[in-house]
Amino acid sequence: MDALPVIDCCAPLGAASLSTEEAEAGAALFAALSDPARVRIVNFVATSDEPVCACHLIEPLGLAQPTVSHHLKRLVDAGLLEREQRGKWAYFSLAPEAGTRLAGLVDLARDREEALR
Amino acid sequence: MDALPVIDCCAPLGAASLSTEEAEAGAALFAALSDPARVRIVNFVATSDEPVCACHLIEPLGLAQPTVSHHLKRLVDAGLLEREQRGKWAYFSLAPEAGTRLAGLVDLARDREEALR
DNA sequence: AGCATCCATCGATGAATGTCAATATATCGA
DNA sequence: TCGATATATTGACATTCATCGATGGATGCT
Repeated sequence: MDALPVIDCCAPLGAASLSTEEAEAGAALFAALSDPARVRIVNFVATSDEPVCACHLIEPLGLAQPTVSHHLKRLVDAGLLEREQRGKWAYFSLAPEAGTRLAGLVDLARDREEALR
Repeated sequence: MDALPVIDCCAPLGAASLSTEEAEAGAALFAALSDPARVRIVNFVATSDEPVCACHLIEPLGLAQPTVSHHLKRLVDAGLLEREQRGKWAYFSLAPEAGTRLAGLVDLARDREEALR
């Protein structure tokens, strides 16, 4: 299948690379935040002292109730938010490891920047 | 359109919230990393001491050349990668502010975690 | 000039996704 | 038990997107 026989444009890259699983896991986490509505939801929850009721997200987001529910489910599935049922209402809070996991991903890129400094 | 007249399930959220533009900008940055191929590209570039030739990304990613070119364009458009033409070849490196911008977004969520500690 | 190589762009296609109306499920109060 | 409210689920639709083959533009070598 036409494997490149000769490499003549630059030195080989270092061997350090993410596994397929790591890349997919990272991409999934980023994908959970790839929508403005979900970014705002996480911001709401992150800046609130207490868990946030879903009913308080509909109006500020300007989206229909099923759409908000859909976004909340995606964030919970991604492990960024935790859901807690209080009677009729659903409350959401930041998952304990949310910030740590995101920071870990971002640090991959930041290491180089520090080395250049 | 049936505005909720009474709020009776929990206290109002704090006023601190992202603007629409900030949320969209953040989501766009996360969307640029919402694909495993792009995560691996950034990892390649971030772990390399020198700019990376596009020709060295095709084989490890296992994708066709136009597909790799497409992902590289998305990363450049997002401001995460910088493109440099060297004769026939295109070299890519991490944009100077890439790590800082990502860290800034993630810090929004991390602040709360530190406060709880 | 002619040719090979590297890369971007175009066009097409299938999959994923955001959105909402309608409906279902669950809880609470009367 | 009945009705009202909060949320999730379903179904449909339009849009975005990842992917690749084919093609074009640019560079370098002979």
